[in-house]
This record gives sequence, C-alpha cells and structure tokens, in this order.
Amino acid sequence: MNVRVRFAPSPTGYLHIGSVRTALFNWLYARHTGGTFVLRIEDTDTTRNTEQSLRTILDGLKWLGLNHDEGPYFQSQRAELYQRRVQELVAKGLAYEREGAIRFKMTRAPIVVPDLIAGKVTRELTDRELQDPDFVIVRSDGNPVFHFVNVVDDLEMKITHVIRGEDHLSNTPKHIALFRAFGVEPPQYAHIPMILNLDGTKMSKRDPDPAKARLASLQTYVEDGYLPEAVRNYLCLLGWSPKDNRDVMPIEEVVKLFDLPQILRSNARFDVTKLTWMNGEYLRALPTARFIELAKPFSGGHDDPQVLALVKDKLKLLKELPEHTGFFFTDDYPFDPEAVKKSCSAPETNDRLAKLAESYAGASPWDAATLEASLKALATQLGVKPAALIHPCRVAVSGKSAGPSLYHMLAVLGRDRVLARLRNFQA
RNA sequence: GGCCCCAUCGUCUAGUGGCCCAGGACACCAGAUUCUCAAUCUGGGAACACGGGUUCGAUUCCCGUUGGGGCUGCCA
Repeated sequence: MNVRVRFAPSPTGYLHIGSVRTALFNWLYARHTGGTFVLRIEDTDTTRNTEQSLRTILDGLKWLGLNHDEGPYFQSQRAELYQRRVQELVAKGLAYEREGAIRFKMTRAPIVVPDLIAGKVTRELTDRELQDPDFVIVRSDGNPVFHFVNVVDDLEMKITHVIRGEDHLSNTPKHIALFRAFGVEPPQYAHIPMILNLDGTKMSKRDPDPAKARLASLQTYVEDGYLPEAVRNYLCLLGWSPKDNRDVMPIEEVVKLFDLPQILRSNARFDVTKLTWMNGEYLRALPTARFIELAKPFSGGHDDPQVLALVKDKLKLLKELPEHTGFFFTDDYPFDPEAVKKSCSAPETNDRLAKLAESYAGASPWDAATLEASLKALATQLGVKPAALIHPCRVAVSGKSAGPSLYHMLAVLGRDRVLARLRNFQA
C-alpha cells in the first residue's frame, strides 16, 4: 500500500513549534516509506483565516525543508464536495437538521481507536455524550465544522496514516464513526504526544511570560539565527530516538530509521538550551563560504567575509554576530570596564602599548605570523611575558577581553587601525 | 466533575524480567589545554514518583494512589 500522509494546519495565526514537529513527523514517515506528503490548508473558519498566516506556514515549511508532494489544497475551495457528502449522510438517515445546524447521529457504543503509538484506546462516553452523543457537522451558518471536513478530506485524499497531535485523540471516535458512515475503513492513526515548556505548561504565543511566548513560534528561531537543520534535528529527538546514543545526525539518517511504533507515548519538554547547543554544533560544522552566506542577513550590513570567517566558531546563534564583530566596523567601540580593569591595570600598560605600536609600525608583511613574532620579540626585550602585551592589546583594539585569536584579529583589522587604536588607548 | 493518555537524572532519552547498585546527550561543578573567550579532552554530582501484588528475581508485568497532560464547542 502506498503511504499517504498529510499536514493540515489552519491559517489562523503563527506557526506553532508543536505543529512544526507534527509536520516533521509526517514528512519523515512519507520519506521513510517512499510515500506521499500532502499539504492541506484547513481554512473553514473564515472569520479567523488570514493571508499572512498562510504565508507563514508555507515559508516555515520551506525554511525547514519539509517539502510536500501534493497540494496545498484549500478547504475553502471544496465547499461543494462537503455539501455532497452532507447530503449523502442525510439521505442515508445518518444526519439530521436541528436548530438550523446539521447533526451527525453518533453511535452510543464505545469506539475503539487503534493507535500506532498509544495502542488500542477505548473511550467511554462522557456524561454529556450519554445525554446526547450526536454532534454538529454543519453550523447553522452553513459552514461545515472541522471534524467533518477533516474526515471527508482524508477520505477523498486517500490518506492512509493520520499523524497528528495527541490533543486529537479524544475526538478520534467521532472521526472513525464518520468514516464508517461513509462506508469506508478509517486510516491508521498515530497520535504524537505534546511538546510542553520546561515547566510543564502549554507552549503558547499568548503566554504571559514573553520569553516563553517567543518559544512557541517557529518565527523566533528564524529571527534568532538558528539553522533549519538544527531546529529540525532537535525536533526529531522530541519523542523519537535513534536508540544508539546519537543526537546530532543528518536528516537522511533519521529518514532511514524513523518509524511510527517507536515514537514515545509521553509528553516532551522543550529545552531551548539544548537546541542552542546543537545550533552551535551545526554552525561550526558549516563550510566557511556557506557560513558567510547565512551570516549576511544578521551582520547589519557589515559583511566583510574575513571578519565573518574570524568569528564563525564563536557563535551559537547568528543573531549574536554584531556583538562579536562590532569593533571591526567602527572606531567608536565600547570598552568593557571589567576588561580594562583586569588587563590594563599595570602602570606600564600605556608605555608597553606605545612600544608595541612602534614595533608594529615596521612589521612586514602584515600577517598573523609576523605580528606574533614581533610581539614576542618585544616581550623578550622588555623582559615580560607575552601575555603582558597580548591582553592590553586585545582590550585596546577591541574593547573586550574575549574574542578571536589576537594575531588574526589584528591582521584583519589592518595596520592603520591597529596603530591608531594602540596610540589612542589610554589605560 | 466525567472520559482518555502518560510517569527513568533539572531536561531530552537508552532500557521490553536477571547483562542495570541503570547507559548517552544538554545543563551544572572541577581539572587539563589555550593569548582571552569559545571549542576540545578528562573527571564529578544527578533518576527508575509512591504503595501493593505476580515472580527465585522487577526500572521492566498487573492493580491502586499521587502527579502531569489532553478532550469534554455550531474552534481547529
């Protein structure tokens, strides 16, 4: 049987990180089985749909490389189809009108949901359902509801596996009943557990804590300079594991190993610290040319390739770029008072830097090796350790005590600026 | 409230009755290395929620308790 799965978001807001993982798991399963990944936009709630939101979904999937094979289909364009299907149920006597809405005659017997992840789930009827198990499939305004269009589309699109969030598990008996009402066997279900905040609360863009609210949206990771490969890799590891102690691994490997039954049944918490670590791993593994290309949007216009290459291995996020490179592009860089205090408190500092400037004035060629040799020679001559020159020099030219290799930094900065900064600096 | 799902270090996880006084990763701590930071290397602390069973033997099976999550809409 040819596997067909789908990602069916509704374009009513931002792209939630949990939805992204659902999309990812569908994509992984399609690629693992050589099946088809369908994208379907569930835009039946006309009051909440926005064009912007649709854009966000499409851009997000593209950014992550989760390419679909079919679609996007739009439910808003399939109204006639739903209409026909409603008529079919009414004609069969399985649906009826009440208070202007059309309701489906739900069976009172408990329905077993065979789930590839949760196992066989049998749901007893709730008190409310005991009173009246039927549910609305078409609102009194004429619009069909989620449960109905979802089932009709899965049926029409011949979806074989429904991989979705566990929040849908309790509603699945309704869906199964609808499939049967149409005389069709339901697809296989795989309900994946939820992703929660570190503190166990729901990830939501409306979280009162702004830091937590940011984590809920994929957009945050794009803006902060995470690599799509890193986000994708981290998400793979939430509820799924290669079981061989690997964590950073190419997506091709995940595709090879991924399968539904081994997905964990318990909720996972989202640890952005680990994601950030993983991003650093991916960043450092990047070829320099590729890094420079990806770094440009974050460089604030200062994208000298030599400078970018110099700080490549220092970053965990691309958005950290400006704080690492600022002093390369302006002579008005801030001095960290702690750094000045720590490295430039010796009374001889000004004198030493003046001598270093003198020595560097004649350095040729202006490259890291020459600058290193020259500095060490001066240190010997002054009878001090190289560190007594290195640290003040670093602070003088960059304002900071931390940064790239000093000599390479000086080489990129260039003779004129280095000499000027050494001479202007007064401890 | 009712119904459903879940429960291994702080977090993500390995573990399907003895190989486990529980392994890996992030984070944390200490040391090594280095011109600083980062990276890297070495070492360390850190978990089977609780109570009953079943069994010669339970992290692993069953029941209960507690805790967490979900559903309970003419939202999706």
